[in-house]
Amino acid sequence: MRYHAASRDLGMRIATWNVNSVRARLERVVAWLGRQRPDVVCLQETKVEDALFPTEAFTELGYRCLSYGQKTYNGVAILSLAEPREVVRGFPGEAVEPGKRLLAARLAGVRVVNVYVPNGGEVGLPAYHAKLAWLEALRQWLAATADPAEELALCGDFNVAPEDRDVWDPELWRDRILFSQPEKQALARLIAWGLVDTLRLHHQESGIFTWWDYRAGAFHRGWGLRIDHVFATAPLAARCTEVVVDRNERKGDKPSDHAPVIATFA
DNA sequence: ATGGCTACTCCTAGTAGA
Repeated sequence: MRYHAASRDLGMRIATWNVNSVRARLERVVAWLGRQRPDVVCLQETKVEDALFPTEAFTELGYRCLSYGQKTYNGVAILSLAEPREVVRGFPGEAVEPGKRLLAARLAGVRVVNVYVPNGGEVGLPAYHAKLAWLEALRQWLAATADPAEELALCGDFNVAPEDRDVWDPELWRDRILFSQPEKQALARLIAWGLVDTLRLHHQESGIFTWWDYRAGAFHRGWGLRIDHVFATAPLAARCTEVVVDRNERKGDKPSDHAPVIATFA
């Protein structure tokens, strides 16, 4: 328990953000870090090989950088004010989907697992079945390498909206990619290992979204989905005092199509 | 919202995202 004392005493804010290219988004991410200064930031869709990751822009702000990326597609990174320990790059799920999609580290006593779950394309396609297999592989890997009794955050872009209240038009989206029953069940099985949806600890209403299509003015029409999540084990969730979606980051010049989610732990 | 953006690539067209 003393091992976790630092994070408990100081508190911790953990953010997750699918930036849709860290280099295309660099100015916005740097400005946002300057304003928000979360302790930990999990990035997805960095779309850059590790050697080309813009580390200096973040170290200037005091962040350590971990990158697990590849050219063009996928890629995850963790920015942290604390020194990362026990870094894990990738997991056996890459056997069913070879993209760079999982990066984990222990940060100030909290184990943080950053994931970019495969999109799946369309229901029924091979990519869809790979997505379901990937989620099952993630569940098995968590069960084998972690303990629900430890402080662990599983965050990222899950490409699954858990419930009707997480979708702007659930009847339109019913049984479609991101909202099909098998995807929701795969996510539910993962959560059943021992996780809490931290946003729902504090907010019950419908209409809280983290992604809006670039096309057709979807953001301004409120056509969004909640597919980015901060899940926490019970001991960490017990310290969660607030979770917010920073919708401002979906506005303005050259936004990502996802907004950041920020969870605060006392 | 049957794709009406955006970002990427040995780049000016095709692919993927969600």
